[in-house]
Amino acid sequence: MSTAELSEQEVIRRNSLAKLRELGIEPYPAAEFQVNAKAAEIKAEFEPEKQNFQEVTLAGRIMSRRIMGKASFAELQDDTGRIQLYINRDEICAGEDKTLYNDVFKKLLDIGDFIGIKGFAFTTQVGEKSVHVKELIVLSKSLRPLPIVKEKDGKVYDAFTDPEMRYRQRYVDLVVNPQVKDTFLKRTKIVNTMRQMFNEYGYLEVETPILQSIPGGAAARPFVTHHNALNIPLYLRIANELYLKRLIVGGFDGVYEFAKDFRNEGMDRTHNPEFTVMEIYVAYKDYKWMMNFTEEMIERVALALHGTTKVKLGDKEIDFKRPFKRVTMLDSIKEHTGIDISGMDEVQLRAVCKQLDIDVDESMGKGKLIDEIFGEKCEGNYIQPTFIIDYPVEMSPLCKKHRDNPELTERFELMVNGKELANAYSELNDPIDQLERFQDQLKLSEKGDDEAMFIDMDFVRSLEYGMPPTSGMGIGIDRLTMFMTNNQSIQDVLFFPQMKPEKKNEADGDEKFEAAGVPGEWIDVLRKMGFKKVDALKEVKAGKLFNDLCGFNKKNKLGLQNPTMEDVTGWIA
RNA sequence: GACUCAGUAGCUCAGCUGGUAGAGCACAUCCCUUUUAAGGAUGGGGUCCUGGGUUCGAACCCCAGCUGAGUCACCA
Repeated sequence: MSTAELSEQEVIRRNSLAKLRELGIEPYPAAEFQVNAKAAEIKAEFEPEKQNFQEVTLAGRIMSRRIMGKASFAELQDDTGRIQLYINRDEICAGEDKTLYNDVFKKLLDIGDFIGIKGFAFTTQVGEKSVHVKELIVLSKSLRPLPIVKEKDGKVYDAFTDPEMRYRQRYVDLVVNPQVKDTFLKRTKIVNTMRQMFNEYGYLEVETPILQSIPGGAAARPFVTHHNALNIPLYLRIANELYLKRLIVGGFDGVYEFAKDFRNEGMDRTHNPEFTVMEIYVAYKDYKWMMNFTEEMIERVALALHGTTKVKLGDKEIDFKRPFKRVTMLDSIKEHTGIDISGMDEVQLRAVCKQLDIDVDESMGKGKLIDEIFGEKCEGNYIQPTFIIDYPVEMSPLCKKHRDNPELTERFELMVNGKELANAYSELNDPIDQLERFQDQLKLSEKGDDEAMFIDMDFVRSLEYGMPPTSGMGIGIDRLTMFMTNNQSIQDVLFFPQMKPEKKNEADGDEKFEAAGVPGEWIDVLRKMGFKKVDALKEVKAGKLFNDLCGFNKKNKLGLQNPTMEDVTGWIA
C-alpha cells in the first residue's frame, strides 16, 4: 500500500514502527510474555496497608496518556478492564540514556499499542489505584488509530456509535466500548447456565448434521449448496429437530444441541440469516412437564446473570419468576378479538380475517390463517413471560394431537415482550399420523406455500421402529440474549452479524498505471487527484489533465519534474 | 418493498438566506515529575457519500444513485 492512501496519522505510526526497529526494538516480538495480575484484580483487591501487588506484571493496550514532563500517566487495558500506570523517566531509564522514555514511550508509542509492564501497585494523590512502572516492554504496535472514547461519572464522550462501523469492525467496538464485551460475556454465561442444568439432569449434548439433504423440522426457506462428489444439492439446516428425535428413537433419554440454523429470509432487528437455537428432547415427558422445565431454565438464567428474576428491557421490566402465565391460543384470540374461532372451517376463518382487516391469500390453509390472527392481534400483547398453549393441528405438523381435542395439538410457545422465545411439543410419535401430516404439508406446498415442510421418509421410518413419548423444546439463544442483556437488535448479540459486502476499493494497482506509461512518482498523484483507474484518465482531455497535474504539483509543493504534454498524451492514448 | 431521517477531519459533531470549510477530542512540535472526559502554547490535517443539473458561484437548492438508521409491510 502506498503512503498516499494512508491518513496522516497512519503514516506517522508507520514511521514510528520503523524508528523502533532502528533503535533495535522489535515492535512485534515473538516471545511469550507472562503476566501475574490483571487490571480488575488490582483495582478490586489492592490495599496499601497489606502491601500486596508489589511485584506485578501486566500486559495490554495503552488507552490514554498524560505526559507531564519527566513523569506520565497512562491507562493500560487488559481483558478485565483498565488500570492507570505511573511512568517516571528516571525509573524506566536508570542510566544516562533516556531514549526509552523520551523517544519510545513519549513519541513512538501510541494509543492502541500493546505493552507489557513490571511494577508495583500504589495509590495516587487523587486516590486512584495505579501501577508504578519499573520496566516497560513493547509487545505490539498498532498502525491504525482507535476511536477515543472518554467517560466521566458515567457520561460518555465521543462515543463510537456508528452501527455500521461497530458491526463491520467489531474488534474496534470491543476495544473501545466495554458494555459490548459485557453483552457477549453474558451470552456465554446464558449458554453455560443452560448446559450445566441439562447436564445436571443427565441429558447428553450431541451434534447433528448442518448439511442436510432434506431440510426438515421447521417451516422456512433454506439455503442451498452443492456437494460435488455426490453431485446432489445439500441444504443448510433450518432446524435439527428431526435428527434429535432420531436419537431418542435410538435410545437416548435426553439429548440437546446448541445449533446454528440458517434461514434464507429477510433480515431485520430480530432476524439474522444464521442464528443459534438450543433444542432439547426428553423421553417419557409431555409438554406440561416441559413448561415447568422451561420455566426453571429461564429463571436460572436470569438469576445467574442478574441475581434477580427482574430484568430491564427498554423501558419495561420483565419478571422471569416462576410460574409463567398459561393461556390457550383459542382463549387468547377470544380475549383479544372477541371472536371464538373454535370449530371454524377455512371459509369461516377467512371471513374472520377479513372482518379483522388481516391480509390473507389463497395459499393459506386453516393453520396459517389462525397463525395470522394470533400474530396480528394477540402476540404483541404478551410482554411478561406467557405460555401460549394448544395450537391448532394444521399449524404443527410435528406435534402430537391434544389428548382432549383432536383439533388441537399439545404445543406451547413462550412469549416474552411480544415475541416468540421458545417453542415446544409433546412430540408426535405416531408414524402413520406423522406421514399424513407430512402429506398435508405437501398439499400446502402444491398450493403455493413455499415454507411448507418436505417429507422426510427416513424420519418416518425411524418413528415406525418406535419412539417413546417425548417432549421437545427449542429456544432462540439470540433472542434470549437480547432479552437478558437489554439489547433491542439481534446485531448487538452476535459478534459478526451478517452485513452487505463492503464496497471494494476499486483503485488500479501501480502495474496498470506503469503499463500505461505513467512514471512511478506520478501514480499516487493521479490517485490523489481522483483518478483511481487508468481508464478514468481516458475520459479527460490531455490538455486539461496536463494543466491539472502541473497545478497539483505546484499547489502541493511536491517538487516533481512536470511531465511534458507529449508524456501526458501518451498515458491516455 | 414503502416512507422518514442521515452521510462534512482518525472519532463525535457544528456549518444561517447559496459566497473559498469549523469545533472538541485524536495527531505533530515545544513547555511541564502526580494527573483524571488529559495541564499550557502553537500547528498540520478535508473526494463536504457518488454522478448529473440549476447558478457568476453549491457542503447547502433540484434529479438520480450508493450506504446506513428508524417506522411500517413481508417474513418466524
